[in-house]
Amino acid sequence: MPTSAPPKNRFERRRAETRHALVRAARQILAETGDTSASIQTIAERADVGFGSFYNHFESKTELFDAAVTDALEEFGQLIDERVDGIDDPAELIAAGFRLTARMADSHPELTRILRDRGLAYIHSDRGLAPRALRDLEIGIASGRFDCADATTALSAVGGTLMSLVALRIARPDLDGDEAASDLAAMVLRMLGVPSDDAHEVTRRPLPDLG
Amino acid sequence: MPTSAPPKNRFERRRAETRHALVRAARQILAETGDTSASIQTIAERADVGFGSFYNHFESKTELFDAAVTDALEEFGQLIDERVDGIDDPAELIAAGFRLTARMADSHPELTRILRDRGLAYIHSDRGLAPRALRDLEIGIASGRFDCADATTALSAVGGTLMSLVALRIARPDLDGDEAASDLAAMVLRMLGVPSDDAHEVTRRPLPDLG
DNA sequence: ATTATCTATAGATCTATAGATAATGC
DNA sequence: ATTATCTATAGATCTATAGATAATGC
Repeated sequence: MPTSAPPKNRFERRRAETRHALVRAARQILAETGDTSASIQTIAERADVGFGSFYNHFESKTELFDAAVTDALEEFGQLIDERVDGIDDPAELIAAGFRLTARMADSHPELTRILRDRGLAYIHSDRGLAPRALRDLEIGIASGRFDCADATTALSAVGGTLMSLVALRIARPDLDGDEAASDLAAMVLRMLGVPSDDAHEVTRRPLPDLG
Repeated sequence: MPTSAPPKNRFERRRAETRHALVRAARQILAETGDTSASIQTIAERADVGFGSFYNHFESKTELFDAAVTDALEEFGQLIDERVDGIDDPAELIAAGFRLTARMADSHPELTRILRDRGLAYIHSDRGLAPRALRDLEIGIASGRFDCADATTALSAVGGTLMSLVALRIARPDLDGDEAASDLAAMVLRMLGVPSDDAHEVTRRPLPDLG
């Protein structure tokens, strides 16, 4: 499936813009307050969109916030995905994911807060980063790079640790983020059965920048 | 500090009961809906408490829900704590925590959902299970049972993996919970530097029941 | 001519409080 | 006599819609 075909004419583009303005406002509110109690009126104002327009795009506030979370996690997935494109080693892929996610706390604070608050529920989702991580884990297990029984369980462990890294970056911005990310990534690799020395080396390899 | 002195007279007891009924209702709502949008009226009805009474105990809905989350996590901490009382080995303590938490999905489903939705934000809290886990990690690192640099980072990893176990139990009740818990616990121990064989053995030791 | 957006508003719902009622302490 | 609870309600806020306005397609 293509990532939603680009709108043809001005009508469709304007419509898409209005919708996206609402989603963006909802994302901001999620990042700032962590909850969904803002009124539709407030959201529309924040989006600089007429109040009634809301109902042209969403039937309820829940629907809007669902779209906002999906949108944010999709963007997260793409951001990471673009940067790890050339990497083949499953262990290095996991490590790069951790290290890039930690840097996002600085470069994309809004996204980071949404990830912390809502990410756990999407660990086994078929969208975002989860399916790719699962595939990397399966490849690594099959090739013997990783040593663990079940890819689903491994995905839980890897995803949960990633979430905790995100939480740590937000709760303790004073700590060295790069170091914490590499440390955690090395621990995760050891958890997956990669020898300590190897894990340490993989998590210190040079890394592409993140916007 | 004592765990809030038991109320002396009937007045104080009745007051505490009303407050607790509100907290219990808030916990139920958190577990069922995952959000805090229910009206105060609805909450009071659920608690079988007069609407106006709410304001005798809480200034706002936020305050009530904060109390509800704290109450739930405190109960979680105590439940686990009671069961692991005799255990000395830090590795076995961590493993028992994981295995008991997984069983809570069946025995305490409400608590489990709150833990999944709100637990991550409390990973480094000074209440609940976090401070005890941190202490166990420090002891294990000092004694050489664990091999990792920083206890704070380790707490992140352990806590995040525990959260993911909770999420897994809720998302996939069809999987064998005991097995998933032992597997994940073994992976976490390996992450902390415990040799694979050792980790496997520790996570299969007999376990006390959970209510 | 068609379609999305915007403004205005009716009706529902929610919060916070005031005052009456019930329960207990001393 | 004191204190918490309960009922009733005023005022604020929110949702959903109807109808007017503005922008584009063909």
